[in-house]
Amino acid sequence: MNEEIAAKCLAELGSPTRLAVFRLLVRAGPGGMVVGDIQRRLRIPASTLSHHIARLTWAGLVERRRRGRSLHCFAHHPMMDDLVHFLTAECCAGFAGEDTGQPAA
Amino acid sequence: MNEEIAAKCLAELGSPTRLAVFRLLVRAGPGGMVVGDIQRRLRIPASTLSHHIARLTWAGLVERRRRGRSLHCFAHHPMMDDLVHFLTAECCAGFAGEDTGQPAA
DNA sequence: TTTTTATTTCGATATTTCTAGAAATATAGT
DNA sequence: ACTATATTTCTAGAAATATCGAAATAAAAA
Repeated sequence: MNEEIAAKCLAELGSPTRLAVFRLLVRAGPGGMVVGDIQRRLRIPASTLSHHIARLTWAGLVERRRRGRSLHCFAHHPMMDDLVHFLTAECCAGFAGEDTGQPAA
Repeated sequence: MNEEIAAKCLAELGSPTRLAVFRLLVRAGPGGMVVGDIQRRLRIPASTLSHHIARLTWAGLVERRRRGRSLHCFAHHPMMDDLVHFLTAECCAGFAGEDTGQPAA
């Protein structure tokens, strides 16, 4: 994870709608969620939702797998873990290689 | 930290320029950095930089304090810590968020 | 008080993003 | 083949954002 990829992920998660979608998928666990279920849950038009899911997928935060007529979506945890690691390691108080006088979390 | 505030922070950090500014400030530590120093470091026009710093400040991620003619900028760590905590607690694999009545996995 | 330095605000343009309806595509069922 | 379901792609207008030069503001120095 470098700054460029981190910025991409942060930007995609920075949309309230997309953050809500991603949280839904995290909560859904390994079973994921079908696009239609997400749509009924969040009450947004299919085309709008498709747009947002496509962006999350493009950023590597979500995976899609077709099963029959439905598309199952999953949170792609490795990417999120890398992002959190990047933020913790390089954007927090206990920044590695810097003595801030504060205890590193 | 709720979803709305998290999305705001994520969106602001999602700009490559702003993420670079924020990382510079984190690295600068408690002494912070003067706007002019950031400008010389990142090589972007003053008005553009001012715009981005204003947005980071608006999101609560950066603090500004005037000292003489210069404005000193600091990373506001509590906000970033809250954001990382939010992501870890509610957007990662080991989700342990609030009870929504839905099975978590 | 005039000048110099530091930064912001204004204004204008270019670009991106959001939103959602309509049409298209993919798959399954009859 | 036809119909129904699930989702995407196309399209376009509205809103937000990025960029940066020029002018304005704030504070110190001369």
